[in-house]
Amino acid sequence: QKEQCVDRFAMELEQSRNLSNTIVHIDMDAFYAAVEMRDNPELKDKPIAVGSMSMLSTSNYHARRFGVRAAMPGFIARRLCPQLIIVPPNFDKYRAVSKEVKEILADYDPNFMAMSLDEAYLNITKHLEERQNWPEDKRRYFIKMGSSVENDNPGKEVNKLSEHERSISPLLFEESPSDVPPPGDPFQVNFEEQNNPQILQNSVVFGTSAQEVVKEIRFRIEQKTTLTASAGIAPNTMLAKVCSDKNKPNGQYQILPNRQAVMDFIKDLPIRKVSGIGKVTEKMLKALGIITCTELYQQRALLSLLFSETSWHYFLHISLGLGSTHLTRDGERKSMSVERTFSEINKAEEQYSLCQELCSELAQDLQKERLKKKYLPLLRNC
DNA sequence: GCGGATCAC
DNA sequence: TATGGTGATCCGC
Repeated sequence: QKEQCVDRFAMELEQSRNLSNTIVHIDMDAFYAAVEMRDNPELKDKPIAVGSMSMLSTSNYHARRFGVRAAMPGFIARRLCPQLIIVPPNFDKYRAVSKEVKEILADYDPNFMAMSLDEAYLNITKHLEERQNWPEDKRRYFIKMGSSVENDNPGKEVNKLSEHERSISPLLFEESPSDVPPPGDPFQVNFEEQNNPQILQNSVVFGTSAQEVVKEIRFRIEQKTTLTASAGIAPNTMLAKVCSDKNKPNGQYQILPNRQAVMDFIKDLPIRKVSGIGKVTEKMLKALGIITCTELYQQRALLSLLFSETSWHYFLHISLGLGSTHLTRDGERKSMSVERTFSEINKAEEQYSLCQELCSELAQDLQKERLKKKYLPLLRNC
């Protein structure tokens, strides 16, 4: 009886499958580490991580080869990679760069949803519609060449991209097999000479497909910030997020908006890749012999008996490749907190005063929020 | 309604 | 020497 209930629900979900939206997940590559490397050439080809001896926020790809990962204590990372350079975080700078990226994203979806300084979801469905009858010039971008390392060769040719520029913008030359431009929608690079024959103005025209839109976004991000991003394109947020991981770093991947493409992608996908399935859930499901989405679907009846309704509904969504098709404006903050990890030995007396510290910090934060609410709207009118 | 657990970043 | 901090949600009590 329960089994029938589950299968009926699965059928209803299948009926309501919505493939009409194009959702994009943008993810900056090794964001904090990339910013630090950009601004300090000393770090360029060294393994680095951003954080402290107690906790790392992120590492560059060089360091990842040693097993150095985000959320790893710095002193452990140092054991894995003694040459590792640990850079203290500059959050103000990351916020500023993030703002630059967000200005670009807003052009494609003014309602985009930022998940953090380096990640965001976009619904580009509307943009795609409007873009279909855009003239080429509206999709043309001029290429700013890397101001390069001090040019020790003044006679260097200017009419082609140097190796340096290639490496700065591999996006322009990439040919990922999963990333075939649709016919009649070729990706073209134009090299145009201006009045001054010495100065060349190079431009790129992006097509009208979703892939081309996302290439354009990534191109503009790289031109503006000298940082690369990866992206996923899919009919819902759950899939888009998994996709953005597929060709990382500096790549993109699309699941085409048809049921078969979604199912093919989902088939062998380890459930742990899905946002919302963490370490604990992975372990519980593994104990039931469930690793992939296919297995998750096959065990739906069992799961409906072992888990809460919200949980098995969620599992069923995942196993069918379903997810949010619209981005909900994130509303007001619902809570505010302050916490700190204390060193191990603390006298009760000391702990008490630390708690008092935290309380007053929290009180200050709450006060700040209240001031923001009261006076910010007034400032906007000035 | 509260606190613990889980999760994401 | 040394394993973070913030916000959200779900669940059992």
